[in-house]
Amino acid sequence: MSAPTARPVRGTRDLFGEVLRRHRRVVETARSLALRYAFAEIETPILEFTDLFARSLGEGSDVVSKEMYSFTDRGGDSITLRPEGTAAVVRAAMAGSLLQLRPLKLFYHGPMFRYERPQKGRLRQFHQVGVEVLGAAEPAADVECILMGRHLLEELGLGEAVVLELNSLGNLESRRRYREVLVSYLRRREGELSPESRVRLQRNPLRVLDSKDAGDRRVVAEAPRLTDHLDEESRRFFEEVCDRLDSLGVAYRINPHLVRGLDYYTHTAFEFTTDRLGAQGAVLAGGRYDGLMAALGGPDLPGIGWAAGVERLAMLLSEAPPAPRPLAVIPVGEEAEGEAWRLAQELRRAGFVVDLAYRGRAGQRMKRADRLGCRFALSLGGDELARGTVRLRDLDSGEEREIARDELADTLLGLGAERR
RNA sequence: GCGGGCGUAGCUCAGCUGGUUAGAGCACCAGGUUGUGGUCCUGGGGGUCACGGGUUCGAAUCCCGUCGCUCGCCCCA
Repeated sequence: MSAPTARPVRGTRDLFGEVLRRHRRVVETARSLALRYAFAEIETPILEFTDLFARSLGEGSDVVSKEMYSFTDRGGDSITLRPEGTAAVVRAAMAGSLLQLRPLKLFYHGPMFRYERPQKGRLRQFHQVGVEVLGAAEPAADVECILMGRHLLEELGLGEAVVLELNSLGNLESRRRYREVLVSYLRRREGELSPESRVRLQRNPLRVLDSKDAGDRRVVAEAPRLTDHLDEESRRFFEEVCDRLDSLGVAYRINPHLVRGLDYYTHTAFEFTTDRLGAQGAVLAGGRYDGLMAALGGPDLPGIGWAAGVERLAMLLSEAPPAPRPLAVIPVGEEAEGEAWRLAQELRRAGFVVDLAYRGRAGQRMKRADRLGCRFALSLGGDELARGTVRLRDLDSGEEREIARDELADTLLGLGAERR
């Protein structure tokens, strides 16, 4: 158990059984929803050049400076296991001819990697589902993204478990101006800030706004407000997002301290949070990033999107999807073995879920069927072979009856036997 | 990177003011029942008590270190 080869890498885990089914439920629900919103699915490689993330997330960000799984490959390139999805999706859109049709609406899912201390709802290999809308400058795109996020959480039965927080960072110009005002204010009161926030002041001043430190909060409470520094365009943009959400009946709370630290984030920032996951409150979060594509050397096109943590959502599901309940085919005696296999194949071709044990007496196989959670057992021995029938046993009720082979499939369908 | 809690069977745990061969329940395997599961009965396999060191006549038990898990800080989904 403690031998290194018998245990998974810290912060990773094997997905199986109930945990995997919860995981699948989240991903499948998100995919099906994205398709309903006419988003196209994209899968990008897990490996990217390190430079992609250094440029998109910023050299000074925690993720880039200390959380990436980076290595030099045999050809001498610096490669990184992706820590998030947006940069890769934007890169892919730029690299292909995807951006001819705008706006481009994309859905993705997959594993992400960050070298952090594992915690409840936080793993080193974790999974995200996400969407990006590229090439749309209209507030309508922000609204559709938020609507989709809300819709996904509702489909997962989590509508009551989350609240939506919303803010606007304004356009690039407003944001830059506000940043200067904020920095000069914080500098004056630097002595009152926590050591962490003094570091933030250098690297990422906006992040001081959402510090949890009590002393920081006092300073922040009197800080100049971002909303007071939005220019006319930015204000109108935010108003339109809010108005449309209101008219669609989407509840939200404006949180002026909800920020994104990176330079290319603009306008809308939002987060769906829960109080049911301990320290990890954010389950689905995103925002507008009008400066990103240009920062990556592509055309200067706007973008907006969100990502959701699959593990976090999976943990919040009130119940796990049930495992399939197979049919057990049970030969009685050696002479029925061949016919049992033919029957099993016939049923599998018809779509039924069928288990056939490799060995054991009828009783042992019946026990296996029970342990596997089978709903029905189909047994056949010399008598049934002679009559062209099988014995159909309902393992929940214990009732057993004899059915003609040519009526079997219809009977099973009528009883609701599971098909895949 | 920093701090707290916890490591005894596959799982959940008892044993821990040091004292014969380390236990229970569940799970697993076999038999009772060689044409039928669940219940019941009988038997069985499973443990370097996380690892290393120390104290002691004697350590699962006390002390130290290491590793692992977990929760929080930071950061984020």
